[in-house]
Amino acid sequence: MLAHGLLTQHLKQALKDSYGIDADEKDIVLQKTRKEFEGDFTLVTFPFIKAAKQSPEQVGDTLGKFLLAANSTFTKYNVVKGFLNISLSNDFWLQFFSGAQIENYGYKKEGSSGKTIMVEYSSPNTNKPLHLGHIRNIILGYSVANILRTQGHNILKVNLVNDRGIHICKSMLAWQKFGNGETPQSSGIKGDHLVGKYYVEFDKQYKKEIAELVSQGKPKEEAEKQAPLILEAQQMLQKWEAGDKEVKDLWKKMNGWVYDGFATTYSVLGVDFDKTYYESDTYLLGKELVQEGLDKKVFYKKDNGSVAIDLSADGLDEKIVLRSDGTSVYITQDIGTAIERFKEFPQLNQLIYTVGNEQEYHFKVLFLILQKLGYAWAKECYHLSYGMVELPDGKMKSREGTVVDADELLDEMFSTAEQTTKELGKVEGFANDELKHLYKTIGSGALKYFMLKVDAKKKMLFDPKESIDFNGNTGPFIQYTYARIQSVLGKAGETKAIDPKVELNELERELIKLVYEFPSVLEESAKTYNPSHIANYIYELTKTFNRFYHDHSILKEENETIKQLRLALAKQCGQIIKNGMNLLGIEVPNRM
RNA sequence: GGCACCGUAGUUCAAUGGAUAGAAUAGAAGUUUCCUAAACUUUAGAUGCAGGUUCGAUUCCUGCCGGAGCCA
Repeated sequence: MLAHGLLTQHLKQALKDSYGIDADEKDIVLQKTRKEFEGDFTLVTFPFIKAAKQSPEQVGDTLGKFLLAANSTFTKYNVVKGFLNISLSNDFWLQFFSGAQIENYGYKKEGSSGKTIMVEYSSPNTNKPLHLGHIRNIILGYSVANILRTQGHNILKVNLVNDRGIHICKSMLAWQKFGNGETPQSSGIKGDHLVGKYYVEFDKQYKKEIAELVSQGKPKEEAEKQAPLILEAQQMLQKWEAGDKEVKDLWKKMNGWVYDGFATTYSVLGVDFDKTYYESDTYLLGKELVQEGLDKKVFYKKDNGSVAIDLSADGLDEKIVLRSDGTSVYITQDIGTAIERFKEFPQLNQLIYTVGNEQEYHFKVLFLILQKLGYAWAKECYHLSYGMVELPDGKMKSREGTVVDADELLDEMFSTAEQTTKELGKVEGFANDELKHLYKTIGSGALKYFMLKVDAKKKMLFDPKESIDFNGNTGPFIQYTYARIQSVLGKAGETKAIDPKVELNELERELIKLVYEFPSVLEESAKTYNPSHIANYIYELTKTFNRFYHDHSILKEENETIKQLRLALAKQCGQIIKNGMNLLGIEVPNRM
C-alpha cells in the first residue's frame, strides 16, 4: 500500500539514523488514527523505547521531526503518550484518489495468482426443504468464493447433493403409502416441500408404530428396530443399492421434484454452481482406498474385520474407515471424493468445504487421513466452519420441526420490503416487474446482510418474532445510500477530471481515506475467509458518506472544482458500495 | 471422561496486544421551503468472576462460574 510503504520506509530510516535501531517491519505498527486525534496514520512507539532509551513522547517527537524533514508528503505530526500521529498532504490524498477512480478498484486480475480454488457449499439433503441454517451456508460459501476471486484466484463453485440413503427411502416409502399419487403439479406444493412433507409423515407413522409396539410390552429400543415401516425402508434401500428399477424410478422422480425446488431457491438467493456432484455417484468412492491404506500400513484391520486408523498420536481417536460388514462410512466417501476431485482438476490448489462447526472433528480427521495417505495437497484443504443459527429457544432441528423455512422467510422479507416501499411512496413510474425485482433486491439484501455482517465462525441468533431491520446497520440502509448517489449522478450530467489543487475538507478527506482502505479489507477478508469485514467496511463507508451528503451539497456547490471533486467521490463511493455488496451476493438498486 | 468453542450496553453485533471499548436497535430530545428523512444530529447505557504475563489485556496464560458442540 502506497502510504504504508512510504511511511514504513521512512520510519525505518528514522529509527536507524536517530537511534541506530534496525527495526523489523512487523514492529512498525501503523494504524489508522482515531477520530478524536488529528492525523491520518498512527505509529505505536512503545516497541522502540527500550532500545532508544528515551520516553515514548521523546521517541515520537524525534521520529515526527525526522519524517517532516525527510519528505514533504508528511505535513504534520503530534504525539499523545506513546502514539505518533502523522498527517499526509492534501496533494498525496488527491493524487491517490485520482488513481483509484476505476471500476474494479482493489481487485487483482482474475487468474493472476495462478491458483485454482474449489469452494463447496450448500450440500443439501434431498429429503427436506432448505432452512435458515442452509441460507447461512449458501451465502457464506458464495460470498467467500467471490472474495477469493478478487485476489486473482480461479474459482470453482461446487455443490454436493446428498441424494441417497435411508432418509430418502423414508420419504419415498411414505409417499408410496400415503401420497395417493400427489405431485408438485397436482398439489401446487413446491417439490422440495412436498418431499419434506412425506419425510415428516414417515416419522409420524413410524412413531405411532413404535408406541403401539411399546404398549404391547416391547422395550422401546427393540420397538424402534422392529417397527414395520423402518424395516420396509431398509428393504427399499437394499433394493435401491441392487439397482431395482421400480425403486430407482421412484427415486429419480422424487429427487427431480426436489431439484426443481432447490433450483428455485438458489435462483431467488442469486447463487449458482459451476458443478454439482451427487452422492449416488460418489458414495462408493474411497472403498478401494482402504486397501491402499492397508498396504501403506496407514490403516489396520481389527479383530472384527473392520478397518481403522489410529490418530491418537495426533490427539484424536481411533477412526473406523470400513465397517466389519464391508460397508463404508461417511469419511470413506469423503476421502474418495477429495482424491477424485484433485484427479479431475489437476490444476486445483485448494479445496474449501463450507460446513457447520459441528463437523469440525470430522474434517480434522479427514484432512489428517489424506495427509497420512501421502497426498501433499491435504495441507491445502480447508474447512470453512461456520456457527449454527440458533432460535431463542435453542438450535434448529429439522426432525423436531423447529426450523425457519428458507422459502417462507424469503417471501416474508419480500412482502415486508413491498410494504415499506409502498409506505414511503418513492417508486412512481416503476413497471410491475421492476417493482417485483426491487422488493426482491431489498428483501433478500436485508436477509443476506443480516447474516454476513456477523463473524461467520460464531453462532448467531435469529428471533422469528422480531423482523429483520431495514434501518440502521442493514442491507437496505446501504442500498438506499447507493440509490441516492445514483440519483445525484444522474442529475449531474457530464463530469470532469478533478483538479489536483483542490483543497479537501474533513469529510472529503475521510472518504478518500476509506477508499484507500478498501483493497486491504479485501485482502483481510480473503485471508480469513470472512465476509463480515467487507460488510462492516461498507457500512462505515456508507455512514460516512451519508454524513458528508447531509453536511455538504454536491449539485448546489458553486465552486466548480469542488463540485467535480464531490461528484467524483460520490461516484467512486457508489462503485465501492456496489462492488462490496456484490461480493456479499447483494444487489444494489438505482432507485428505491 | 477426552477434545475444541463461546460469555461485551435491555437486545443483536464490532474491536491485527494499543489511546477515552465502537455500532445498530429499543429509550429520551431534535433536524424538512435544500441533491431521496429507508437519512442526519444530540443524549443515556456494557467487557461473567479471580489471578498471572506485559509499558499496555475484550484479546494471551491458569483456575472457577455459566452456555452450546464434537468424540467416546
